Amino acid sequence: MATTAKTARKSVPAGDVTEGKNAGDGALASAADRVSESILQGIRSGSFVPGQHLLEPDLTRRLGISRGSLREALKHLAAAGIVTLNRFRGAYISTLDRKSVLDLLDTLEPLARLGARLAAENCGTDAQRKRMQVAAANIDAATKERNRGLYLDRRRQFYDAMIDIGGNMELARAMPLSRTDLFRAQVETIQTERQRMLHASGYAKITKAIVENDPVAADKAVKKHFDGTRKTINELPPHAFPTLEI
Amino acid sequence: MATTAKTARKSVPAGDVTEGKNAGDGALASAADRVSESILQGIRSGSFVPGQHLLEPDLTRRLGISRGSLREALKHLAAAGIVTLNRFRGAYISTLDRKSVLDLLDTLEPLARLGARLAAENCGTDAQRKRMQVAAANIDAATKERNRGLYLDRRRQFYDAMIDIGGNMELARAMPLSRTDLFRAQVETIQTERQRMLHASGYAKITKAIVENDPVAADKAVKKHFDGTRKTINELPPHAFPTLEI
DNA sequence: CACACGAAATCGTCGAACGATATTGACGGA
DNA sequence: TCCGTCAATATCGTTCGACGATTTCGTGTG
Repeated sequence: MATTAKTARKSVPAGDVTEGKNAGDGALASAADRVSESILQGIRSGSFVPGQHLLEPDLTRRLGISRGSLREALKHLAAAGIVTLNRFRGAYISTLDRKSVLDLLDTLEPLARLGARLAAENCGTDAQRKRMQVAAANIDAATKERNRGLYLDRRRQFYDAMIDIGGNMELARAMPLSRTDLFRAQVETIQTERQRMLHASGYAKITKAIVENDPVAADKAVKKHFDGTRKTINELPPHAFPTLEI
Repeated sequence: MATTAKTARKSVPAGDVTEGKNAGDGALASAADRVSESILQGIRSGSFVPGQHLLEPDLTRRLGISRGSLREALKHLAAAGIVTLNRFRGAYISTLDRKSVLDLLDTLEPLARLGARLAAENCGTDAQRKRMQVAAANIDAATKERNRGLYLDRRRQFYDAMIDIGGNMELARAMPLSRTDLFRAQVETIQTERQRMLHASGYAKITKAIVENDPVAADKAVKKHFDGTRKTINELPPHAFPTLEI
């Protein structure tokens, strides 16, 4: 229906469709959406670091969009907790202290467990099983490559696959995955190799339970995964969590 | 000046930091936030019904804000699933079918249980206990009054109190409470008196467990509350869930 | 060296404009 | 009469320029 996209002039109002867009009503990508995704991608890849000041004139120039669209995107990201807006002082990439990270884990865990249970119940076709296994293998490969941006992308794809297969779209909307990307970006550079590997192995266990249609095991695997993450967070040195002055 | 009140463009840019966005209504928030809250309030009170078409020119006139701010708010509400944006066709108040409602309940339940557990663990002062009891009593009163708008407002205040006391602010961000308001608005007019009363009594049980610092009982009370809600949803006639054409 | 003052930078909001698309209604032909 | 085609209208998505408000910072003065 909305797949016309015959006109491809320059600077047209968002004439392209986004198929794999996460969390949404399957709408088209507006300029603001593209900006949001660009900033999120920048956080995952490391070109934006927590605490960084985002200047409107700079971003509008680099992204080639108007200030209105940029502000729309920043507003959206602020609502998601990715950036912090300070009145008349600008937008900053949010920083998470240890308590916020642990709170975030507490919040994300029950949702992830629900998602894993649903995926385990609904993983019926070979295509679905394949998708989960590929997603898990991709995470593993990115971990071994020590490519943080790639790892965060694929971790996101893993959750997307799980939620897709589970079939509960409300879950996709509620899961604070972008905010999790933020804290992953903060800690990924600091945790030890062993912690990194241990964490990555968790996805394989979750995947195994899902493709075997074992919701109880999937739930348990996610729980263990989060317990391990909490342990890692508690073991991190204080300097992993910048004190947010201001 | 007989044309419009354009001279009133005093551009009142709030006066405080906007990090606490659920700081109530008030004119302290940004223009877009005020519009969002106004639309949400309209949904709760019934002046906006699911499926209703939102015209930009009409809203800008009625709310006295610019089109840019309105669009910002609509974008925000669309991200939260409250309104649906159709390219070149406008914004509509979202409608939820039965599956979406059940999915939403599945998603909300573990978060609400977490919130109740945390509140039960952290409810230490008399002020906190008082706040929970007042919130529960207010819900009860609104239910007995058969005032839907008031009920939805106070239900929201109940959850806010619970989350506040629990002390996990990530939870506040993740809980799809506004979307729940949407389905409550859809359902509240149709369910039977018995269902309504039964539902309201659940808040009292949750409150009791919280003030008695019994996390296990609080978790259990929320679970029962949601089980009852699911039962109600499944008993509703099909016409409670509009087929979303367009 | 401390403090006041003004310029620069930045943000929040508004209004107008242009292009693009969906909807609608009129018109003509089979 | 019915149906397809085409133009007019309504509405949306985006951009640009402008103004007021506020913070920040450099500079001059005591």
